[in-house]
Amino acid sequence: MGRKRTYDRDEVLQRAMNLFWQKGFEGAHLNEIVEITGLNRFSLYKEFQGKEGLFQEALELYLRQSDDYYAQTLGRDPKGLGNIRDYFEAIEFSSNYHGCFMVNTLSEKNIITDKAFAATREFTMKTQRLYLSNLKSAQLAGDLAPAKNIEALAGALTALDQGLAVYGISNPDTEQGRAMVKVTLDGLFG
Amino acid sequence: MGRKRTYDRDEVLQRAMNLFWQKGFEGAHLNEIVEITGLNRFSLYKEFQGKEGLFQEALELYLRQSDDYYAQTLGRDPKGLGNIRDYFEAIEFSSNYHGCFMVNTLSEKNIITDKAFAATREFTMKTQRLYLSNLKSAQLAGDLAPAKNIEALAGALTALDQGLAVYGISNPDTEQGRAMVKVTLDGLFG
DNA sequence: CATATTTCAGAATGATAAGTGTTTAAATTG
DNA sequence: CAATTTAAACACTTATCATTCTGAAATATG
Repeated sequence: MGRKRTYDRDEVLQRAMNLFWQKGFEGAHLNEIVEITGLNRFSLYKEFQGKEGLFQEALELYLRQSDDYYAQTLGRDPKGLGNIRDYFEAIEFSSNYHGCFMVNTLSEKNIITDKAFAATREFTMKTQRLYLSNLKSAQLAGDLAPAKNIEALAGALTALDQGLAVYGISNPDTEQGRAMVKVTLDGLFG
Repeated sequence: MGRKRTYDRDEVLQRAMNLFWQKGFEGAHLNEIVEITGLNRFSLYKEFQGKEGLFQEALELYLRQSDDYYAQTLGRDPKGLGNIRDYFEAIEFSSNYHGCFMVNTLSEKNIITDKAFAATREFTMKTQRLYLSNLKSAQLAGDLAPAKNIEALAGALTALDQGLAVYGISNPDTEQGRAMVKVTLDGLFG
């Protein structure tokens, strides 16, 4: 009963996510959100309880999608260095690249809610564990020296990933990025 | 002639810089800027032509100070790997660490002026050249294999630096950071 | 078809933002 | 000390923000 909704919740979240990604939490104004999502204000508050709620769900959507993306390479069996190489070699920048939504959100640490910040922390730790499990397998398989500190390596890979996301904003040169990845991974794994 | 100003321009910029650093351009509101700098609105507009002008100068101050800081280690003679190790080993995080102002500004790419964005680009390139000159000397001195792609290495070091700045926000563990730095530099230089 | 229910569209609201003006205070100079 | 200049203090304006409300439109149900 009642009038049918004309919006698709997932579509709205996807569009909101892209806007927050580009503009940040403070920078994305409700007027623009309404315009881009096509969602009217009434429904926005009914569905997401306001801007903060919408941001939280948009961030969570981004993290879910990133999760899937990471799993495509780093989650493959058999685990090992090949997965890590595949992940980093797939990174591409475009001229309008504006970073990683999660990393951008970290920069707004003092603006966003504790809940949103916690979500970014958890996600970072999760990806770091993914690197670690691949490194562990590599060490068992004899592809990585047993003396290597794989916890530190996993952290270094996480920092590399986040560093590339930032570096790419001011220098979106995919070829340069590839060369940086190659020299780093060769070093870390050699 | 005329009344003496009660504010110190440098002090005002320093305080404004810290606020923009914590809150970003959008997140730092003029009320708070006025409160924290002690500068009244009238003088703020007379001196800096508004929020954007103040942000630009605050960013430039940060970049100048960072320049000096980088030069303390990476600018020392003789140039070489030791300088690079010294720079990265000095990195420390604290519990209220909120990243690098320049990196945070990159996340606001679509919010800030072109001029501010250009300043971050130039600064990143400048530090990258600093790494490069140290790597070049190391290669000449025989401390680094001649086959190493030092342009890529310099990029990798820049990404490591920026990556640590982001990583440290969600995980401000200095010991973990040190281990990450060690494993990365050992790899890159070995 | 009538009624209840839900959504839509956008105006209204209240808070707060950035930016401006006006008055008062302090300092310089002749 | 009078005239002039500069800055401080803060009220004011205008714009824009997030949020709420209202009435019309659409749909389900009896």
